[in-house]
Order: sequence, then C-alpha cells, then structure tokens
Amino acid sequence: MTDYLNELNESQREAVLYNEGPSLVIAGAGSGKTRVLTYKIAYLLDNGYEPWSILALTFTNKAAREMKERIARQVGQERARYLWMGTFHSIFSRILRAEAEALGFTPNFTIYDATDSKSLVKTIIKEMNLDDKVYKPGMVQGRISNAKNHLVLPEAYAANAELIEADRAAKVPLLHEIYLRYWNRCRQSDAMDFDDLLLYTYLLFRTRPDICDKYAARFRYILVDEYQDTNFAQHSIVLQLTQKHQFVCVVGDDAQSIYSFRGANIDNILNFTRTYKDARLFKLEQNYRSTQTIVNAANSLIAKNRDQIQKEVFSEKDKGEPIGVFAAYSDVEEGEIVTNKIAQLHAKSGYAYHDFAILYRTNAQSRIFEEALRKRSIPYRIYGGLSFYQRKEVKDVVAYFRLAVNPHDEEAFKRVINYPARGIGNTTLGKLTEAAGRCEVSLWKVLCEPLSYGVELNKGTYTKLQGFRDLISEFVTLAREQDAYTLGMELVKRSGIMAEIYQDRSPENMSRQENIEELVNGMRDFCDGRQEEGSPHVLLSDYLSEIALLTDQDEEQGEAQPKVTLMTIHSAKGLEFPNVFVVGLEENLFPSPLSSASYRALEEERRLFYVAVTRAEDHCYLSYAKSRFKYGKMEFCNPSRFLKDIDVRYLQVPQEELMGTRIEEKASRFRKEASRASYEREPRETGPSMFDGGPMPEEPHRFVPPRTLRRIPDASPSAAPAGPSAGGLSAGMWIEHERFGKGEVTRVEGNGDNCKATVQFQHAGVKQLLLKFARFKIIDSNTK
DNA sequence: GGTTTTCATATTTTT
DNA sequence: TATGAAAACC
Repeated sequence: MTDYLNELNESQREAVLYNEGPSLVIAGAGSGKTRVLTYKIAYLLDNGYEPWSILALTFTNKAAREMKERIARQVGQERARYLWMGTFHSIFSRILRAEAEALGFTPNFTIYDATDSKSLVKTIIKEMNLDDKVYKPGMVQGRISNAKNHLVLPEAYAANAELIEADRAAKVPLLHEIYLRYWNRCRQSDAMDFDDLLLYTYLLFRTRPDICDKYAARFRYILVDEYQDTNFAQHSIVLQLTQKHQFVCVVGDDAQSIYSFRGANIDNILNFTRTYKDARLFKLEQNYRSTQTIVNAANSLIAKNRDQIQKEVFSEKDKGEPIGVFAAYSDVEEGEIVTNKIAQLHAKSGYAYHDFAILYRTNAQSRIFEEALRKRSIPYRIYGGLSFYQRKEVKDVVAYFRLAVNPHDEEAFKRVINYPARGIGNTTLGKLTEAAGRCEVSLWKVLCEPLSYGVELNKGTYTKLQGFRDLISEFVTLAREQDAYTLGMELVKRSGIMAEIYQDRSPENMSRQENIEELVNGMRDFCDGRQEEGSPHVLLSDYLSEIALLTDQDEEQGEAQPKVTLMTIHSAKGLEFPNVFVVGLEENLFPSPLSSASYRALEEERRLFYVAVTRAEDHCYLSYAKSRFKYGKMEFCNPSRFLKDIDVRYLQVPQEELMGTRIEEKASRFRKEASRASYEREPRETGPSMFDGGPMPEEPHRFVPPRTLRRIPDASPSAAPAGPSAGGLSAGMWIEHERFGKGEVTRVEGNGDNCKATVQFQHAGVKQLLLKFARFKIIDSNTK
C-alpha cells in the first residue's frame, strides 16, 4: 500500500514519512513539491488519519482542486472527497458561516470583493469631507488591509502610537477614523471583506477557546502549501489550530515569495523553525523541470539576495542551451524578435504553440506581443485583465442576488437601487445614506421605514422607494425557498435587467446578454453539481459564497487549439513551459521603479525574476528594448540590473553587448545619438534571421518606429477574412430578422465572431447585427 | 436625472 | 495610450 513511496527521491520520501511533529519543507523550484504534499496526505490516510481530520490549505482554488484530484487517483474518490482542502479564505469562510452568530454576523453574510471595499472606503472619505487627493481610496484601503493582515483592530490602531505617528507623517492623520467607520459599516451591512475572513477567524478562535478547541481537535493534521506567501493573520490562525498538537507541515520556497505587496510575509517561512521549536526541516533540492543551465543561471541570480534559506538546487537533466539574451531597439521590435523566435522554434524544433510562454512584469506590456503574434497568425491566449465576475453587467446581476440573500449589503444596494433606472437618484440616496449614518443602521432598514428614521420624502419618491423595497422583499422571501438556478433566472427577469439589456441589439448589449447567459448557465452547472453530490436544495446563498471566492484563474478551459501563453510573472507562479520568454528586462520596468526604495522590495523583484526563469524547462530567453512607449510617450531604457545578476557563463549575449558597465556607456551614447539623429549608417537587415543569436548592428536613427495603433477587436488571429465567415451574407441581400422584421443588408464588416452587418430594416430602422448572435434568415440573396 | 466631456491616473493581485 | 470617474452639461 505504500509502493508510491518508491516514486520519491530520498529527501522527498523523508519529508513524506516524518509525521511526528511540525515540519518545514523547503521546496526549490520544480522539485516536486506538489508530489510530496499529495503523497504525504495519501500516506497519512494510509496510516490512521481519517480524511476529515486532515486540513490542507492552498493559495488558489485551482491548486486545491488539482491536489484533490491527484490524491483521489491515489486513494480513491471516496476518501479524497472528505478531505478539507481549499484556500484559507474558502475554508475559513465556511467555518465563519457556521459560527457566524458568535461574532455578531448572520450565516448569510456577504463577502465584499476588492471593488466593494474600495467603493466603501471612497464613500466614507467623502462622508468625512476629506480630500480624496490626500486620502487616496486605494492607499487608504491598502493601509486598512495591512492593519487587518497584522490583526490590528480599529481600537488597537487608534491606540497604537507608532501607527498614528506614521499616519501623521504621511499626512493622513484621520486614517484610524476611516478604519473604524469602515469596520462598523461592514458590520452593519453584514459583510466581510477578504481580509476579514482571516481576521474574524482569528478573533473567533481567540475569543472563543471552546470553538478553537473544537476545530483544533477536528483537524488533527494541518498542511499549508505556498507558505512563503502567507501573511501574519494566516500564520497566526495556523498557529492557533496547531499549538496544542503541533501536527503541522508547511511547504514553500522562500526564493519564490513574490506577494509581499499583498501582505505576504516572508518571515513566516524564514522563522518557522523558531515558531515551532521542534520543527524538522527538509529541503527538496533536485529540480526535475529545467535544464542544468537554467537551474544554474537561476541559482546565480538568487544568490544575490541576502535574506534566504541556503539551499543548493540542482538538475540532472541535460546541460541544455545557454539563456539567450535579445536586445531590441524598441518595444515593437522586441515583440518581433520574440515572435520570430517562437515561429522558428515551432517550425524547426517541433514545439507546439502551447509550449511557449511570454512573461512580463506588467499587463500593459501584453499589447505589443499581441500585435506581433497576430501579425504572424500565431494563436495566443492572454491571462489576466478583467475577470468575468468583474464585468459590469455580471456585477449588477450578482448585486441583486446578494440583496436577495442579504438586503443589508450596502454596496449591492447602492449598485442597483437605481439600476435599471427607476427614478431614485443621488438626492434621494443621499437622504437615505444620511439617515443610515445618523442612526447607524443599514440602508435597507432606512428604506423599509423611511419615516421613522426621519427621512423627508415627497409622495412620488416614496412610492418609488416602496416599489424597490417590495421587489427586494419578495426576492428575500424567494431566496429562502427556491433553488439558486430557478431563482437566478427569475431575478434577472424581475429586476428589469433583462428588459434593459435585451431592448436592443447593439454589439455591446449583445456581449452583455452573452455574459448574463453565461452567468445563469454557470448557476445551473453549479446546482447540478451540488445535487449530484447529494445536496437536494441548492440555495442562492450557497451559490454566492462559492463565487465570491472565485477568480478567473479558476476557470479551466479545455483549450482545443494550442496557444502561446501571455501572462504576468506573478500569474505564472507554479506553472511550467518548455520555452519561456522573459521580456522587458529594463530598469524602471523590471525591477519596477517603485521597488528601488528598499532592499527588501528589490529582493522581491529579484525573486520575481527567479520565478520567471525557473518556469522554463528547455529554453529560456531574456529580452529588453532600448526604447519603449510608456503612457503614450517614448522613453529610452537601460537594460535591467538583473541581467548582470546572472552569471555570464549561462548567457548568450548578442555580439559584444556584454553585461557590465559597457552597456551603460553604450546606452548613453546611443541615447545621445538617437536624440540628435545625426549621421547615417548602413541600414540594418530586416527579417527574423538576424536575431537568431547573430550580431546585432546598431542603428540609432531608425529607432522610432511608426506606430500603427489601430484597434483590432478580434483577438483570434486565425480568423479568416470577411468573406466566408460572414455566413454567406453580403451587402444587397434581404433578410428577415426575428424581431426587427425585413431589411436590406447595406454593409458587412469584420470577420469571425466579430462579423457584423449593417441592416436597413423596413420598420425598425438601421441596426447593426453581430452575426454570431443575430437570429435571422436570408429571404433574398440576390445582391443586385 | 441622464448624457457628454474632460480630467487625472497609471505595478504585480492566488483571495 | 487608454481607462475610468467626476464635472459639466442638457
């Protein structure tokens, strides 16, 4: 039953087998960390632990799901399904719902997302008549979040001389007041933000030792993945639950700690053996992912950091090829170089497109590569950007759902009280808010009895408010009985959103319709899934608590077509690709200019670079541009200092452009020449061949490329030109549309999914139809 | 109360 | 450049 132990190397096996007390597993990049966690859990299950007595905390839902699947393969679905496995936030939100009353919340509390938090901060700043140029909502929210991550409550904040002094120095002395109000407003709204999920869990366990003991006894063994990215609150909760029995195993790599800007504290992992006195330390140092060259290069890079746990990561794979460095004259050229290289490797070495990743520091860099790939018709997929649940129309619908489950939810309330427009404007809302603030109750309570809270209203407004109140009241009643999917459909219709969005067929509305349909379909899948698992009644509240903690990253899409991956380095953590391009290695971009303030921030940037390089299995390429458009202005750039941090033995630098001071000299000379545009030189070759490691002649004056910034809405480069994809439609034809009746096609444009037709209808006027969705038939295909 | 225009703003973001 | 939100407008 323990034959799987043979699949582990010695240090992995030791880590799996040691279960007598606390342990810390330092898992170098690509060293089989997930495998160790999986087998350890399997081993525990085989050695007396019941599935429900094991708690495994991960950082993404995806990681939890994947690990559960792997364990299921090992020990069978039946046992795996009872494991407690999930993110800190999802596991503890479950516990908080179960214990909500002990904290003065209801089990149906709302989870505010980042946008809700920020919007609440914004309203509070406004209500306090503070200048939002000084009290920047983002910054205020960040400080509140930081306080919460350090388990500092509002009263403690106000009483903390150091914090108060820091705020005074930062010219935001009233921050503690904002924090307090924010805190109370969340409570009034029966809402918790992401940080609260951790903070309240900690408070629950601290104020109610009986409850803490209950869970500490239930979770006989706790495992934490990606421990380097936990914050103080998470660390403290784990400590609360394991202090007595000490059965805890944390896994992580301090060299890959890249989320300190979100409160992650690398000290948690660095000091683990001090927190748990008898902790055993295991190091996984064999890298199974990358070539020796890549591993060695990454080692030489990370060695430049001061704060780290010493380890020697090594690879027994092939030596591999040196890391190629590309110097481009401009950001556009950088895109071309990378794209050319991808095309070349694809054609000559037989790599599929999904074997490539382009990793960048900021999302803004993606566009250049998008355009370059599109030009060459290479399929790609961009990760990041606006997530599905952040789209306006989706948030609007979800706001109604949220109100139905918790009418006190202030952010949802404000979002939809006048959407769709029902004549309740800012003036009225202002009166309600004023009364709610004065009486310290939720907006909903004021809405229910405006008069008793002293709100003066004229008759018309009163009626409108009553209408909204009745609508929501009814939803609240329904939410207790009906299942989520049926109710979801109902709410979309009854709220008036359906009518609003389905009233015309403008392309924007079409995409909104599609998103709402997707949302509703998602609900159906969710209900079906839950029912299959044996819960007959799936309530809207179940659905909401599920999606509150979902992100885009969790959506798994079975991609049919292999595509090049474009993402930020942050989102690439944990992934691997045969070929990786790390782009934009320039000062003031990577490392980010904001990180130069402290050595800690700079070390984090270096770790980020380390993460990027160690994603690569076979080939890794680094590139930088000497000029780049930033905020619409062209800027000159110097190569990143990080390029010098990698031992040159592992690099293949273009021609004589060696790392070192010379590059700065050259760059500054180059800059002067470029700005004068003084003299002619022989024109440089064009085409891809020159970038294949060959010499790269300088050519200063040609350096500002003409930028063609047209917007191409179609993200699919493989889409065919207009003709055939237009569904056989062309100008001059007559069609009959389901709702608009008969009309003549006057124009057909775009291609693929974005193909649209302009149609002159006999009665409905001129409309643009997105052919992907439009329901019509051709009644006369004579194009005259 | 709804629309248009202008203006500031600009890392990374597993939850 | 490109986005979103406040201000000014109708």
